[in-house]
Amino acid sequence: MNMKATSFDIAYRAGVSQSTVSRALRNSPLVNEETRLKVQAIAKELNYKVDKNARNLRSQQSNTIALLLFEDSTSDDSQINPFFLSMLGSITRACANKGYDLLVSFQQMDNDWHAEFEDTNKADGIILLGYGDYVEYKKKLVQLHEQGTHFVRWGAEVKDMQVATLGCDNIHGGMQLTQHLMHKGREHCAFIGTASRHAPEFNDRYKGHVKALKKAGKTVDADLQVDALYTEEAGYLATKELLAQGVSFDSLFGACDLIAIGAIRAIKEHGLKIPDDVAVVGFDDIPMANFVNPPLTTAKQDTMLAGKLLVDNLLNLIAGEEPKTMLIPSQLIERGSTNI
Amino acid sequence: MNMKATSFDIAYRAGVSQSTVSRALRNSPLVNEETRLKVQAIAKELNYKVDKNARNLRSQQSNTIALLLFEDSTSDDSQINPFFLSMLGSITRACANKGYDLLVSFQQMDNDWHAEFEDTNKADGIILLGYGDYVEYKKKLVQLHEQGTHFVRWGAEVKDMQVATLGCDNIHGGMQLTQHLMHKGREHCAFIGTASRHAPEFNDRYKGHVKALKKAGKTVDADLQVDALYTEEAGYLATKELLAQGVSFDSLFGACDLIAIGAIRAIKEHGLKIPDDVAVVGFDDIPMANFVNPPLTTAKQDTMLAGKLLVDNLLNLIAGEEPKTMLIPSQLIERGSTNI
DNA sequence: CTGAAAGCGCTTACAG
DNA sequence: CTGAAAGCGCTTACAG
Repeated sequence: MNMKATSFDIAYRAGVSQSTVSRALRNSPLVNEETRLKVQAIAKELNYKVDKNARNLRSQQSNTIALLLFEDSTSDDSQINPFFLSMLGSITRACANKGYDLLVSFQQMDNDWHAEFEDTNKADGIILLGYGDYVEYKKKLVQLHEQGTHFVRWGAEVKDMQVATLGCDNIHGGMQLTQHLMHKGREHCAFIGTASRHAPEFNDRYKGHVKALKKAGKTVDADLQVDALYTEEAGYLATKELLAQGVSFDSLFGACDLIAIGAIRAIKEHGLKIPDDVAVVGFDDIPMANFVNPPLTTAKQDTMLAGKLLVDNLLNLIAGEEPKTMLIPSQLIERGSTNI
Repeated sequence: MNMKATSFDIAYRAGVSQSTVSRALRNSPLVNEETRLKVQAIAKELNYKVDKNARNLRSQQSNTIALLLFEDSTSDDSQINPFFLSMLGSITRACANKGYDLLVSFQQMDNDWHAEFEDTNKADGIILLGYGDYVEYKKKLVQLHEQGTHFVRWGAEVKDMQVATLGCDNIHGGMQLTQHLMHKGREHCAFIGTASRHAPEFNDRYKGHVKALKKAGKTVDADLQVDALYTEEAGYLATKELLAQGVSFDSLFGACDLIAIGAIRAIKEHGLKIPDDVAVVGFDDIPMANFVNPPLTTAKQDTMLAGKLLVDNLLNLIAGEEPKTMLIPSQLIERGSTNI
């Protein structure tokens, strides 16, 4: 390998100034067509590539977005919720479409966030993704906000704060699922998922669930709600506990697919049939949902759209627009876990 | 927001030169302890962050690794093989542990790769991950190699080329799975997976399969091998075709879990029982494997280890060591799809 | 242990 | 349309 070519090398060969090279390569209208073509030809020949560090340093922007994917340290260390993985895929694509690079970083919720990408001029803005302790989380949001960092987040709305948030319409989605269960003639629906501060999304889904019950004139039975974090194991254990208590129910709402999948395992182990004895629904529509037995009825979140909107929103924010908050509707996907 | 602080601001307040600030912040032994502490305190107070563009431009390295995740355009546009997603997770973690940032980029195999991260000084090296057309792929490898790019790849070995490759011991894994099936008394094993140029990994697994058969003194029946790409749908269709042809088999080896899961669907639809009529094995141990019905026996690839080794290898390569090629053993995970 | 100075490779007013 | 020059914010020989 010989040395990397610089714009000066090109300038020398083209017999023009380095400034002109810079302009020609950026397709500036200020430069003569002929000159431009000559310069570009030489650049290609020398396999010249702009040094991004130099460009970014000079122009004070990076054309890069950072994605912070955070998790509770409660989750085991190798598995990321497939839903977020799917979001990651769509965000990567959306960035590529806009000509932005994506810096990905996993963070433990309880650590100091390594969120200096923007401070550090490595990124123009940040996308936040993940579940985790809400109180801890909010502290960090406030901090980011005070530093003037450009960021958008995925999730439930944060109260008392003006942050650009994109999320699924969890309340409506929860309502829809519970109505679906009632429509199938189910009377007693268990809800597995934390109402704690760890996943506000789950809480919204629960609200939707309650709303549907009330709307139908049913009473809400507190015994039927059991806390659980966002893992298959948590769903399994919570459901097992519920079954052990002898509470009776003919349907179960897992606050996310992973929980629902764990619930299915517990229900089957207990000797009950799905959907005959217990109909089950989840939330997210992760790839697995279609492959469990029986396939899981769920509320699909449109990750492709979500990724695109997150990126669009962030770029708008960077461009100086007001932070926008939006809800994306979920879509009911009926499968075997609720269809006799 | 007031202006971002620079090292000059700190120098001014600390009453030292900017050079000393730079040294102090990098914990250079050249600087007096007292001075260092003072400088660091002021830096913290001003919420100072090193400008990475300036640092990288000056020091000519980026402390960033780029991950190129490529796919055939044949696969549908939203789904990435969960196995690669899992690799992505472990690579991110491994990078973080080494203090490197990770730039992620999805690429269509047939496009010109946007692999200029290193040329462009945005990354010190590149990790390649994915399935795809081998011929196309090799062309690009040669190109990267000629450009002197530092990269390591995940996959089967590439012939006639000295590239740092890390992969699963697919031949041994394939052998192990087939031996497991024979051990369970299965006589006629179908193999679903392309022997074409699209996934050399699959070909190695097939080789292992054949090796096991030969070792046991069995004949290899060409009718029992059907090509399929690496999707659930492809596995489903290939198995359906095999069943339609009336070829008889009592076991089936899917070249990856996704294929095996598709095969399970086809077999069930055909009215056969798993594992009673047909025992099924896959490869990878993606999260789904444990949730299909029945749970899938498979060869687990250790993605945590793989991610760590890929990153370690790349950093060694960047540091000037020789490219190393290694195989990671897979581990047989027995589940219901082969256990009566 | 510290400082003055050069320079990484660009972009972009400024002047023509 | 083009060029000379300044400067983005650092790191690091060099000299003391």
